[in-house]
Amino acid sequence: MAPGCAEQSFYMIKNIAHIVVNAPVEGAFDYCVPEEYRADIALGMRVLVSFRRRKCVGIVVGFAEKSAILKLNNVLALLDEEPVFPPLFLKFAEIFALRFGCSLGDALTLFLPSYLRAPKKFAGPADGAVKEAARPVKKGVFTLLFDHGLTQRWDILSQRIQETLQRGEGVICLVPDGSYVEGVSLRLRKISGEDVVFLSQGTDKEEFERWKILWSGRARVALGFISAAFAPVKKLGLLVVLDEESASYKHDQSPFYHAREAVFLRAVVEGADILYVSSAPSIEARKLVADRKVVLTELKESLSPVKFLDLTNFKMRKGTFLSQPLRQHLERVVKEGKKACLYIQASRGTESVVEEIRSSLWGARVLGYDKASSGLKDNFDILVTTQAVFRHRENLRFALSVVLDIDWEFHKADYRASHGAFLLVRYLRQMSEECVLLQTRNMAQELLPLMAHDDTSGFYARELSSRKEMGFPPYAYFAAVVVRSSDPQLACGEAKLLYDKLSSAAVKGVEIFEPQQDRAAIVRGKFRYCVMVRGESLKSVMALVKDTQRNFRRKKDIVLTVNVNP
DNA sequence: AGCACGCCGACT
DNA sequence: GTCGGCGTGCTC
Repeated sequence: MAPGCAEQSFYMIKNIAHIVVNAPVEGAFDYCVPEEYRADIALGMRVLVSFRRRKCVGIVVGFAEKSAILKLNNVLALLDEEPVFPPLFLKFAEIFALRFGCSLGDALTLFLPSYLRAPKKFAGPADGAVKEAARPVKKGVFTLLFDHGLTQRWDILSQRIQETLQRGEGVICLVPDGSYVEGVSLRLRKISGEDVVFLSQGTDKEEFERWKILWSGRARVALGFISAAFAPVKKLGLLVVLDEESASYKHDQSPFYHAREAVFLRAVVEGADILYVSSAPSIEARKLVADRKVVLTELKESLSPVKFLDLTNFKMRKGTFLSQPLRQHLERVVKEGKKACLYIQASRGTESVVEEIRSSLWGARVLGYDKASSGLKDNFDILVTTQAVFRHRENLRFALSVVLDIDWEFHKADYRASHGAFLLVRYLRQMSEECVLLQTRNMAQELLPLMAHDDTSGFYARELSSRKEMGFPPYAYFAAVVVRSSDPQLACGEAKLLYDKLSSAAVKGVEIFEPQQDRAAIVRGKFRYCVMVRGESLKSVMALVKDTQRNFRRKKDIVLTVNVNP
């Protein structure tokens, strides 16, 4: 039943194959293996089968001599000359599916490059392919590398990567987004002296060609985004997750996995090491440290100081934001021919802020830079910017950075708001040579001094206990069920209906929250209402949500989307 | 997931 | 009678 050892399958009687397909159904289906295929069919191989009268790709996960099912379909064709999945990947898929509440077939399909999800033939090893010998699975070393500046991480990374390659093992490096690719790719190339395969790019065919290079063992250093957690690197020795705290590591569709966890599961199965690298580790990663699943290595380095601009007693003219002390700071920096960064929340928009500074500081070159901006040149004195500035975190430096409204960061209706503020301040400190100024009207905010005094352990201890107390992740699981429609009344009504359904189906340990407008209440003319489900175990949350989703019939102008751990 | 099946109320 | 919306269950 369960995927067995590779050598076992040679002696197995392969009359019947247990096959999983890309459908949200538990369990494998039995198919009859025609005589002509019995010598070649193997575990982890893709085959063509007929499933509910349609031809689709199936993956062989076991064999049997006979089946309890009377009427069996035949395996229609073998799609791979050699199994796409090594035995360890089958094991990985099993625990992945269990952890993220998807079927084994869904997991295995997810692991494939999109080209091979269609019933395309796969020739198997090209010339020069390396045959992977079975090797004992050791216990990997899992490390959270918590660096303060950005300068030392590559020393450690370089050493660990070289050690891994010298042992004859492969490396996968995950990065959050495209802004990392060029720099990291160059560094990996230099460190390894080998070809680096960047997976997440190009057409399905191109992606498949690069995937094949790793699969066949012709290269052993892989680079990619979240899905690189499934890169077919042979003899995997090390998984690197750069800036582990990034939200991009969360998959926003089913299966709702997180790269941090996917990597963890894979490393356990394959006996690989992990290096989570971060300057502002997620609370989840710190919990892994607290639970002794991951070892913390802290690279202390002095960061530029944090100062506060207390606006408590300032009254600003309506519609303006530039306080007198802030004006003076900016003026000084410009006069000295240095650069300043003014961080604003993206929702405010850079334009009006740029205008006000321009009219207030004569002759200063003020530039707006946000998500939509492309290319950043050096031609400014003051950069008015948002999250988008962190695309340049490694290269761009300011004398002074200012957070226009740090209070706003804390007041966001999101349990991760404090971590977001912490991260923001740390990133800006890395980019600023003299200091980071935080404007606040709330000096009583307890987390501010922790940030200023570099009490990172204090911050994490506080956050962990507060999340535990409030029943927030990683101590509980959330699912957001979002109803969207172009008619606000309809969306609201359906959300109420959904709430009633969820409530009536709720079990012990699961809590349903009254429908509310989604945080993004209107997107592209669609009104969104959200029902939150909270549970002590992921399993209970998933079960309830899946059930409801199935029972929620499609209506016109109503779209239901689910996000687990949003 | 997608689709067939079957149940029940509405209506030419 | 039969049309159609909707819950249920199955797919080897």
